[in-house]
Amino acid sequence: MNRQKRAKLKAGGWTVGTPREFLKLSNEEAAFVEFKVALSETLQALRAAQELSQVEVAKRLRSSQSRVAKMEASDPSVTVDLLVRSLFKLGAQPRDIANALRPRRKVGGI
Amino acid sequence: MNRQKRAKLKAGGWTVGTPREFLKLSNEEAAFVEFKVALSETLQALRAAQELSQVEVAKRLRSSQSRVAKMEASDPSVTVDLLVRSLFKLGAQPRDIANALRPRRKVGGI
DNA sequence: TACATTTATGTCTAATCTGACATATAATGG
DNA sequence: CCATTATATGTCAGATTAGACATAAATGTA
Repeated sequence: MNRQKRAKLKAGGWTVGTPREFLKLSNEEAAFVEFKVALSETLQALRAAQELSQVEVAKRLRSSQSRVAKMEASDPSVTVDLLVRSLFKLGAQPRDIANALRPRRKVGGI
Repeated sequence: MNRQKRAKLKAGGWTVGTPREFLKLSNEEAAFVEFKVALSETLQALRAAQELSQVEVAKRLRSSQSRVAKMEASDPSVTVDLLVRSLFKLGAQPRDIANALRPRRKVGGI
């Protein structure tokens, strides 16, 4: 449960380091988290584009609203498998997913 | 266990349909399987490029040789999470993964 | 404010996955 | 042919996850 708990931590106040530093993630772990977040954001975008509520999406996925909320929040209890399956079920194409995963250029490190 | 078993089935003889037909996969399921296979192949390629045995890779991943074999075989018991984490641990970059997932153009439907 | 709708969070149980082990089946070299 | 090494397959106990439910928090609106 350690990993979940740690990933779930949010700063209760100010911190000086980066999130990656604060959460003590290795490079690979950080890359993996970013990977998941990209998928979550894609799911949100897809839902927004189709103008559906989480309840409606849940119905299409044969899942529950709470799980959809967690998927969009990139909750630690959500796997990449679930995200990818869900994206396909909502009509995403492989290239959409590939595009989403391609790293975005950050301006000024932000 | 049904899904695993079904996906594990191999034709005992000749069949007329496509694998997708034979295994009765929906479009989304087929897309997901292809997605996983692409990752498995990337893992194999990465191992080959580094000229490592499965045992050596297992050591780096803190896993076992049998699991590495299953990852490369895209075994149903292997998740996309495990594949992606492993790729990152072996030094793959996000864009490598995105590239691997981008659908290849098939010639003559093959 | 009150009410409806939507989204977020916490927590269960059944189902699934992971590393490990044993062992089978190639593949390679004397 | 016999070893040795590499890879594949089957199985299991412990760990993790999925859907569901309850409920909180946020958002919208009359």
